[in-house]
Amino acid sequence: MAKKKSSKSKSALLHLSRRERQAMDVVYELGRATAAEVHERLPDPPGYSSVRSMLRLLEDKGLLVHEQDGPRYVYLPTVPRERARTSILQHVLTTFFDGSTEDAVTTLLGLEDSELDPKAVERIVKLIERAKKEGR
Amino acid sequence: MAKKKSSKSKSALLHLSRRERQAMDVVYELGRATAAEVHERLPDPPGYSSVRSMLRLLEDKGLLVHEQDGPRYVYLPTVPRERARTSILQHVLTTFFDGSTEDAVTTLLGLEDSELDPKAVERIVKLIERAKKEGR
DNA sequence: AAGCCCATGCGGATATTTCCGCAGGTCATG
DNA sequence: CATGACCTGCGGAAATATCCGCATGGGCTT
Repeated sequence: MAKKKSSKSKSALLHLSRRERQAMDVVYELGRATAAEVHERLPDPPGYSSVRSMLRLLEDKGLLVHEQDGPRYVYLPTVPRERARTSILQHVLTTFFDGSTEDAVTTLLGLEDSELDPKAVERIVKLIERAKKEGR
Repeated sequence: MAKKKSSKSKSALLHLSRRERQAMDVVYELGRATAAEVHERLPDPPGYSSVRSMLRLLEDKGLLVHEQDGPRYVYLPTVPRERARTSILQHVLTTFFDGSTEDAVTTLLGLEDSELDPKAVERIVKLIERAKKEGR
């Protein structure tokens, strides 16, 4: 039965099933979430019980932990959001953009609700200039 | 037992099971792929038969189509890569970056194998300047 | 302090996914 | 034109994921 690989540690998010992924998405979006909150935002939501079961399961798998907040549980991701970010972007980059950062940025800037205030633009430009100098 | 929702039309990629997603990733990365190619690149790969079954299944679900290339099938995504790109980035943006394009771009630029030659940098800067003027 | 409301844990039925082997076809080659 | 190499389609077994109901317990209100 030695099937369990420690490859879980890598980017476990990519090994998740549909529902699990959806649940994790909610938790990541909110930062921290109760069963009720997850239930509310789950697409085509199952029963409340089901959601709680899944959260407990995700905790078993080591992707979530819970804190006791008064009478209820609040779940948090074990993998910090920032790490999840890079991991996922990395994956999207190679899978859908052939590793072309330029294309990815372009697409990103073209998105509907892409909000960019002038100050942000400044910062990004600076960032790029710097990347440029560093010979990236 | 009327469980089937027509919500498939939305962003079907997000509704896929683990294996299906992995398979789609391969096809998207290659642009077009045979069963053998998918099989080669599938993580922790199952038997060859299994892969073929899955591809046929994905075709049933309408995510792939095949062309006959000599003696074998070549599978292609029905949803154009470009559309899949925006759809996924959109999702990642709201889920992991609170919709902050700036943060997303920043992370993108910080990735390891982020390749940016000078010309690309120029184009991106221009792109951003333009976005700036358009009042984004 | 009794009752109500809401939360948790658990066990297991159902549905879906995942996997594979077998039974043909097709094509190039000797 | 027989043979081997490779490919497809199909049916169904085994593994997982999904879902839910029921039993239970704590805190808050009245």
